[in-house]
Amino acid sequence: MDTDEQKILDEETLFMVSQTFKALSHPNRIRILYLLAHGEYSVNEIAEHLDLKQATVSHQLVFLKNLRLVKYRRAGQSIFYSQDDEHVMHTLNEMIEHAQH
Amino acid sequence: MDTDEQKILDEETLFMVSQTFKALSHPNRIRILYLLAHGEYSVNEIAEHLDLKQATVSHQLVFLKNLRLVKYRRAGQSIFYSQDDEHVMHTLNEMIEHAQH
DNA sequence: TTGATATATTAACATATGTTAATATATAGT
DNA sequence: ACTATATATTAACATATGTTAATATATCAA
Repeated sequence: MDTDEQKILDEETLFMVSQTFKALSHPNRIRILYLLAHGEYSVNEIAEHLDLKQATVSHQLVFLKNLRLVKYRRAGQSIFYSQDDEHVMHTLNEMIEHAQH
Repeated sequence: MDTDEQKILDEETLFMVSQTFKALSHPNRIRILYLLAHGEYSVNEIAEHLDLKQATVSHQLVFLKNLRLVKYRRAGQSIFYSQDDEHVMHTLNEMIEHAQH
């Protein structure tokens, strides 16, 4: 959209946008991200807080990691995850607000 | 989030938010919405513009209609669709911008 | 090095999703 | 009423997605 009004989206943009929204399109991923919005949590802590299996959380974190929506750091045996995309977190929070009104 | 900070989302909110993002999570729905952001189009026009089958467009429009993201009006044999959720369209446009930078 | 704990990976499975052809329904013109 | 055109619906199918148990890998403590 630099010079003239574009109505056709290129494949790359389309893919990135759809993937990002896909990350936000499942209750468990939303819950994980919403939790991480409030701080850093290990995989087990996430699983406990949200009452999910360890493997389920781990799989969803792979998804979120690939899109760079979360980052992590190892501390001993644990790995602590936290959010890593301000814009997407903002988008999520806005949609939550919107849904609640 | 009225009185104190909530970290747990209720099921209803979770469902509405995830469904809304799901609407935005597939390339063809994104293309349909992005087209409708620029005006009113009949089902056949949408199919032609985006090179999709009539049935494909019709099915995706059901999805978008159920979430009230689009509205429609009949004019003779044709039915013209247009956007019906400013907030969601704004969210989509912002994510497109974000993806392109 | 062995045992305990945390996380990731693999494979299997059930369910959800997206597309399509075929058909039904609705509207308009004659 | 008949024909043509536009849209919706149905059923079938292929593919994608999400969860789980089992297992592998990594780290730590003794």
